[in-house]
Amino acid sequence: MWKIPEDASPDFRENIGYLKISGFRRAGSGLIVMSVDSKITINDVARAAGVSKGTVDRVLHNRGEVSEKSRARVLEVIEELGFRPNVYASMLATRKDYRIVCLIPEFQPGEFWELTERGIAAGTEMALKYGVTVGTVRYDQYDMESFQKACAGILESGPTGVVLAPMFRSETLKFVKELSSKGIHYVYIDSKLEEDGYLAYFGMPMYQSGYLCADILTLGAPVSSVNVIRIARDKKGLSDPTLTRRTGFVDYISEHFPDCEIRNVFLDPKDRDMRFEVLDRMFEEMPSEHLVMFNSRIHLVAEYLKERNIRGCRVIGFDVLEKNLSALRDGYVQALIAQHSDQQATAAIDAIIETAVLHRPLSKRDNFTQMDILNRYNCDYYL
Amino acid sequence: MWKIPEDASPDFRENIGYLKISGFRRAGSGLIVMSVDSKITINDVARAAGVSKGTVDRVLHNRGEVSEKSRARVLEVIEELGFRPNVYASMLATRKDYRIVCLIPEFQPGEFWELTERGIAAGTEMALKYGVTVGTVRYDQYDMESFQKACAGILESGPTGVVLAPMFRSETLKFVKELSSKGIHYVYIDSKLEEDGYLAYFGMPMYQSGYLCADILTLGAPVSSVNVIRIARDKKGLSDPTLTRRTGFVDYISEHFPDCEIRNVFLDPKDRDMRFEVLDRMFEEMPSEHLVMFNSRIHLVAEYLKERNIRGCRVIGFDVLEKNLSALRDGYVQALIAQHSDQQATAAIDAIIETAVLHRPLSKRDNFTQMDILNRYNCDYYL
DNA sequence: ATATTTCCCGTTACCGTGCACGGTAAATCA
DNA sequence: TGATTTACCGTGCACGGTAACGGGAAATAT
Repeated sequence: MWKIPEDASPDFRENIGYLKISGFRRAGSGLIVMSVDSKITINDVARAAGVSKGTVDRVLHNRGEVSEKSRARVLEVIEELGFRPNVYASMLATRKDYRIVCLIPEFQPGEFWELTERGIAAGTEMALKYGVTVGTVRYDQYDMESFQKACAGILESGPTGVVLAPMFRSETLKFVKELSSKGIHYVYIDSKLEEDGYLAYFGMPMYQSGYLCADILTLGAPVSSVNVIRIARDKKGLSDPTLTRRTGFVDYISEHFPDCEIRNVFLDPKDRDMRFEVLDRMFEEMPSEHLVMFNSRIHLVAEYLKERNIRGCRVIGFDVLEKNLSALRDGYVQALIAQHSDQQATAAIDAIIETAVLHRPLSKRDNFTQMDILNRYNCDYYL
Repeated sequence: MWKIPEDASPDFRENIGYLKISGFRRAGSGLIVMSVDSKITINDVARAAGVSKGTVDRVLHNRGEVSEKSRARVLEVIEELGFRPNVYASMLATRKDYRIVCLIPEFQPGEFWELTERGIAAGTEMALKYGVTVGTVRYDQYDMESFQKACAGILESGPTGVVLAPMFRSETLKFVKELSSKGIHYVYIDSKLEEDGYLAYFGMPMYQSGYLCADILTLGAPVSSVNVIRIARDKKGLSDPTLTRRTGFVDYISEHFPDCEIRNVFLDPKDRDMRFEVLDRMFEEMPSEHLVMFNSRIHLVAEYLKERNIRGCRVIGFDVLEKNLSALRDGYVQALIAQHSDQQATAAIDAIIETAVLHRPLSKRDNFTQMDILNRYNCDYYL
């Protein structure tokens, strides 16, 4: 414990010398000085309450077997002395093992989920400090069976908590219901389902992101047409997380520029030649200087523009992929709207730790992360 | 420690049953499963190395009094078993008291430093988990003597580390030199001085923020004139942290629009009538539709515009103050460029803890935080 | 009346490290 | 050769909580 230095000046002594209580105190001239940490232990509480530390511990953890009188007295003393349990000692003594598992889709390097995984890595590091291990389970987002298998495996291992991004709607609902019944906390990231058992949610406000996107695309000035580039979806059962975003976008346009024409163009992410053909046709039959995509694949458009050497379009996309950043730097994309998927994942892990390990109340359940606007001048400082 | 459930399926057993080493392992079908945390202790190491835990401890902390042979063997075993010291036990056992002090200017509610203080609060919370106490010392940023007094007090209390935002250049240099000589780590936030003793720096890239600002102000299209609103400074000795930002701004303009005229207008932050008079004259004598301020006080301009009911100007400012946000929502300011001053402060505290308490190497010394672009559509989700 | 249960509570053995302390063998000195 | 220093190293307690264990007193059952 810190003591007042022997050679402390009288002024210094006067300022902080007599402090006993943990915390800080405002001294003269706006100075705030640090006080001595009082380090109240469970033994101090026990002594002051006239009981043993075993009893104090029982009160602390509501383990019962304490008379109402003792309980009240202990609580009173705790409040009075400002006792805060030492997290280290607690973690050391408790032999529990906490495990958190993150359930996200498989991905190729450079794809959207890579950033999420970075956040998971950071969260893992952080969790380690609390003696909590974190693991990741991946599934093929185009193969429901792999998802089911992953879920089954998680349920079997019985973790402390689960972080997940819902892809298969009904399957996820089934999964989280089982989690709930087992008392396992789960946190949504990226998007969430409309049920009520989740511990927390961290994601972008989707509707507003579409609204914002429209503003950035049009720069707030009237435009006559906008081409919305979309991904052709063959599979059913997949929820489309960008739907709400599209709604926000369309709402902005129709509110601000009712005469603006919105066209949809569908691309195949796997067939480059087809994409080029479709975009060629688009520029011929319904050209527009305003292009937008609501998922993370705007780089597909940029690739085309670069190849065809088309400049002068205003192109807006979402999410920070390396390819998108390149397109931004090259000037084929004017702006990206980004979310910190990494921070979302980290925050999700943290939320589970706070709740299940540290038993602290969560301040918010639905956490909408900020929407970052990136252009060529600030994108290099992102992250 | 976690054990394999009795009723685990054969599949599950096969996947993770035999794992001994802490970490994770990739199984078939892209699944990554969690392994058992092996919990190697210092005693395990000691036993395997054929020494006592005292010796292992001496090796771990380079406390000497260990033969080279034993040392090598212990190191070898540590590597082999993948021993990681238990932070909890360590923190519990060590009686050291760590204290971090943050040195920032006094401020009124709603001013720039409020956000920094929020970050300090978050850092304090985090530090508490490590048994580290954090205090704040404030000074009057217009009174050098108060700064000197604050510095003296800090030096006297001999903290583990110091977080500071340099305001008085030469005084700060003197201060950090003393800190260095005492072996006290210090971290710059917001801006830094051109010396080399600091542990880390967290701040915005000032030049680039000016550059970015110019792009947002002009929307990349030619403008004929820009009015730069500045604060009249009477005091000497104060470093002007926005100087570099202004340089970036001017560079952008002269690179992109050499014909654009840049005018400077000086306001008195304390005299509202005078401000209105100056701005009235400005709009009369050298009107421009492009207004910009490089400090956090764009709300002073917005106040005027609102009062005079002037719309149609493009107004860009910096930093997220409540008043600035209001101006943004009201439409008198089109965009704010923001930095997460709070995260900077938190990161600074974290850097000191990582270094001085946990003895972990810092990944980066100069950390440029991202520049956030805020407009009326995304500002409500900031933070 | 004794036997048994219930309710409360104190005792105690850890958890994994840090570090002071004391001890032993080899090296140096007298 | 014996005494002392030096270089190494092991032992044991402390750190603040946790939770199993066991025991005493009161309440209830037999």
